[in-house]
Amino acid sequence: MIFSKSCEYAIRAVIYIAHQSRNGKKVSIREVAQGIDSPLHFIAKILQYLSKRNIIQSTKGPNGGFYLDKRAMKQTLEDVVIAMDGDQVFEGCALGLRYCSESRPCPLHEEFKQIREQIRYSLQSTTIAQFAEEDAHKPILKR
Amino acid sequence: MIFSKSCEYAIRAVIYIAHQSRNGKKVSIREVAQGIDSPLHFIAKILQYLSKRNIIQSTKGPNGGFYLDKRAMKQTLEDVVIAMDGDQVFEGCALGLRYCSESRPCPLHEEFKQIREQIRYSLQSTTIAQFAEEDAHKPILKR
DNA sequence: TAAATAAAGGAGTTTTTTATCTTTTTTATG
DNA sequence: CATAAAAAAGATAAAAAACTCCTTTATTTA
Ligand code: FES
Ligand code: FES
Repeated sequence: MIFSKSCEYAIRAVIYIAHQSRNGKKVSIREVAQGIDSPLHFIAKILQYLSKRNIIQSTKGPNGGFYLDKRAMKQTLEDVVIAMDGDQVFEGCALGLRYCSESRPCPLHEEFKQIREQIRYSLQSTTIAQFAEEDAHKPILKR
Repeated sequence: MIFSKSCEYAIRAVIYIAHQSRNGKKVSIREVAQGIDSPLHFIAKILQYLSKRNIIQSTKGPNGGFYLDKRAMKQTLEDVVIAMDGDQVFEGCALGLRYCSESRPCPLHEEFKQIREQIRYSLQSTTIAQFAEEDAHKPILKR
């Protein structure tokens, strides 16, 4: 929940690609799909979209594939999430009211404002590069 | 996000019914739908389901409708959420891995464990009855 | 007991999300 | 320049979620 399936895959894919990217290695759709155990054609669409949104980079042809350039490495997961799911996670009302507002707060407003800020903080506080560095991430993504 | 649409409606409906229920008033599907601004037939199904799960009570026939008995009033929103969306909100991995586990934690595990606990706490800490009491809730549910 | 009221139940439809398949374009290299 | 590798693009398809409509059952009351 919290994130859409596409967004979950996207986060995992970005971390995976970033990890490979540290040594300048580009990865193909096939590798990503295997690496994070996601449907091949589905992740293809997601990567294509992330690439268009400039969250990740890609090159066609032999030796091509997906990678992250220096700038992309400095992004945070918040950027990925916003690209995939928009800002509803951070801005939307927990009870589905049209707007989350201070002036007409729903019964869960105060509590969930904090929760959403904490989600935002969690996603902001670490760069993609940092996730890529961790060695711990390997056994996690591949299952 | 966080909750399904059905769950959002359910929470709003339960609070609405509880509020009316304080003075022993039973409410019809129609009233609930208007009160919380939700699709009539959709909320009908939801109320039917909540009733079967004994989250709310109902009686058929003239002067019938939905209400909350004393026991139901003492429940928390956690009960409503679990009835509607299951425990994925509280238990599921943020990145969609099959299990959220300490032994194979995903890169977001530590942060999101806390977030999910905070969500659980928020939903547990107030009884339905308390939400019903607040006068502030009225302008919130009806839009 | 007939009529009216209100929820329960059953059977759809529509929309959105998730997933698959095929063709086209780009690029490197022999 | 031909071939192969790889992503981009386009077109469906399947599944799930959201939403609707119609019929049945239970209950009250005139
Ligand atoms: S109004 Fe519902 S969370 Fe702010
Ligand atoms: S393993 Fe992902 S949140 Fe625990």
